[in-house]
Amino acid sequence: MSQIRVLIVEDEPLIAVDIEQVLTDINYEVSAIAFTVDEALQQLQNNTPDAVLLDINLDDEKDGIYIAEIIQQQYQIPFIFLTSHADRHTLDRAKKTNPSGYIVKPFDEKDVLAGLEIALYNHAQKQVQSQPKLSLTNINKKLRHPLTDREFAVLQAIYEGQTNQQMANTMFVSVNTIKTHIANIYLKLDVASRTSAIAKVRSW
Amino acid sequence: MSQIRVLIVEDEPLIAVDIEQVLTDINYEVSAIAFTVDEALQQLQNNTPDAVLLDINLDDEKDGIYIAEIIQQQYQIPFIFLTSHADRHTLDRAKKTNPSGYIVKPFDEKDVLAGLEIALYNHAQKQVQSQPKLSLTNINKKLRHPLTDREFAVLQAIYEGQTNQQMANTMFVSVNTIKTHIANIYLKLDVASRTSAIAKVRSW
DNA sequence: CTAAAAATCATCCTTTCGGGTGACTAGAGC
DNA sequence: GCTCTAGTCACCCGAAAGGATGATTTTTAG
Repeated sequence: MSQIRVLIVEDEPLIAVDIEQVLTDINYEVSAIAFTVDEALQQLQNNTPDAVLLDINLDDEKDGIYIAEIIQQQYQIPFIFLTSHADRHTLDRAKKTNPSGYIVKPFDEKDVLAGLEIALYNHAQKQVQSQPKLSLTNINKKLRHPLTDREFAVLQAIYEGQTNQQMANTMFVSVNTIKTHIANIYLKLDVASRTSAIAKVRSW
Repeated sequence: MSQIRVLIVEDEPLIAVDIEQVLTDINYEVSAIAFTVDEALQQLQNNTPDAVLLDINLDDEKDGIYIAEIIQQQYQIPFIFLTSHADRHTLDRAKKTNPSGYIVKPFDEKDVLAGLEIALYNHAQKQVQSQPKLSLTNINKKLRHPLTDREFAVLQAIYEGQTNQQMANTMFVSVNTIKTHIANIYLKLDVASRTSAIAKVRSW
């Protein structure tokens, strides 16, 4: 696995270099150091990192939380706030951006390592969970009368929005066959329409 | 809003009391202090808190990560690790439990406050996101011709599996009206059936 | 006030779905 | 061999959904 590329956003050069040292020590790659909001945005766009360490208090009219909002909306990468003070108001603004973590200065190597590792791991978990694919075994766990393989295939097609005729074509069977399968699916799922079948499996 | 109840799991009484002091200072309620794994499990069951602060290194054959696994599996509450050392192996085990955070000792009030606030907020977000509700603004961001309020309500009803007649009843309008709305929705979403409309909004 | 947008309802017609019923075949298991 | 299951297909019928078109009323925005 290649190194994880981290963008550091920090307007104080001494601290930035210090963090960079910490990151390289623990085998991360620093994709760039941004001293200003504009530099940060540019790096995000042209040299997108895997994670971002964000100082909140930048010497700028826009602060790190502004960058966080951009990251949250436009990039799906985890970010961690680094800040020297955690007053209520700032914290309230910060948490609305759903940061992966919040490290209060002074921090040491262990804080950064732990925060980054957990942020990346949780983020990876979220990715795999995000599109909950239909699974025969998962569905059948909930059913008294389990779906057969063929019925499950038909259910998936319904889930994807296909009509009976489309399914018949792609599965090389007659529409009548599809209808039979659907009738059986409805019996087993205890529903009476495609849409309620979809709603039911979605709710599980 | 009532106070947030936090369970502290920490085998060192002095530290535990210290943390308790910190939490009460920042207006949290300490539901209990557990010094052992068994006490922690019992508290979780009989006096379930809103969040847990977990020391990893307990003087026991089972450690805090064991408790974390239980929390992850059986309780849907956020938890934060508190630990004095963050060696790779421990961290690898810890992150598999999807903790909300990881605070390395020595920590002060701000670390705990920030960690808890963010853990609780992210956790709350997760809850509402877990059933990805339809949102008019989110949908309209993707559409050239935005849905109106009424159309959105109809789309939601379709999403929930309702028939046109059911919608007409619950919305106190004629089925014809529902059909008109649906026709417009299909135009705007560029689909031709309920199921493909559902598939489309789900994919976003 | 007035024009535009949104919401309401209708009619006609076609297509798709869903329910009911019956039947044939290929395999798996006994 | 026989039976059970899964998978296949057919026909009929009524209900629901979808397409096209036009019209009226309410609300909203300028």
